[in-house]
Amino acid sequence: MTSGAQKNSMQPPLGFARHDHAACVSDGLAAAETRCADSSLRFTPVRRKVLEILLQEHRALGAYAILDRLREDGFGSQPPVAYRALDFLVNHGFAHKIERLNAFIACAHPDEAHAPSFMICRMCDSVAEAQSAPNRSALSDAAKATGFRIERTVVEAEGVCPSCADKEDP
Amino acid sequence: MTSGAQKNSMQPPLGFARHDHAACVSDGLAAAETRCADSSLRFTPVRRKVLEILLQEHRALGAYAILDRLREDGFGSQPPVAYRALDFLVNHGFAHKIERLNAFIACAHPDEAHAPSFMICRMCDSVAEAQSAPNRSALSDAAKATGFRIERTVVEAEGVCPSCADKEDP
DNA sequence: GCCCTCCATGTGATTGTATAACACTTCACG
DNA sequence: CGTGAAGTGTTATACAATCACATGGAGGGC
Repeated sequence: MTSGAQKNSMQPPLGFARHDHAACVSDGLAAAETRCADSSLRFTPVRRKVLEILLQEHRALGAYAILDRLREDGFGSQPPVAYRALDFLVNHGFAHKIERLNAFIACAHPDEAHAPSFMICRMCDSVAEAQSAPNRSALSDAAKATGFRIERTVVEAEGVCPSCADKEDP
Repeated sequence: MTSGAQKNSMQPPLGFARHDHAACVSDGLAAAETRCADSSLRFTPVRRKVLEILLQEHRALGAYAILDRLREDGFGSQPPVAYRALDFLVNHGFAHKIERLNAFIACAHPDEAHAPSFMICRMCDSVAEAQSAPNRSALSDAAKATGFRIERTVVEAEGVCPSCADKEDP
């Protein structure tokens, strides 16, 4: 695999809804730039480039797909280069890791603090991010009961996105 | 890594609470046996052995740790052998995959149909399974709004289990 | 300004996770 | 029986993640 294409290379690479995509990239980069300046974080070229790639693609990308793009743009092409940039972006909330896919996606709400949850289409691998309400759920009750201290919760729903549902059932 | 040990080889390999462990194994195997017979599924030696391993260990095991055990018992020792058995067990609800750890664990409630959620200790990697209430959450609202059809939801909470919390804060 | 330290990047090597592809066997069933 | 579907075994390879070490630049203390 030389390009970042996965099984969904022919699919619309969007969230689920159409939107003005060009703005995503510039807005996302601008937001990151601003917040890094405010928090004295270093928004270096590699980090910027990786975020740009994620914003452009607008779906979950594996680390090696990202790495291919970095190579094309003259950055280092060894895994740690990508992983370090991704660690930075994830730790500071500019991107998220999709555990189900072992892949990464740009955050859709770069500013607001949030505990995201995701909807992943099993047909085209597109991903949409939803704000996850603070969970007063069976889980937090169980945690309280057993004495487990929850620090972070991953919520990933797998299913079929609207556009793939149309295709399979015409 | 030749044994199945991960970084938690010295930890109590239990859920979080003490319990009569011997019963887990036999009960789990019996339940699987029964349900496979009822549903005309083939509970073959490899599948049985993998479930037995998971029940014995009673914590999340990586596919290659399982593979090591299979080899010791004279089964095929190539990755697909383990992955196929695990696919079977996961698809039919006898085991679950912990996405956060890329590992597998025997189901704690082999009979009841359920949408499980997990609590994962980041210090000792022990895992407890909780029954997750049918989610009337922000997520299902978002799904309804965008037309996404949810088929399965992964919920994994990361944090610190009671016994590790004791250790870090004496 | 100069040095020093910290942080980030680049690189090679290695380990862990997962699947593709193909050959062979076994089982259910007509 | 004979046939087809499902299961198993094996080779090879792709993808994910980390370790260890070398280099280089940005900033802070002096």
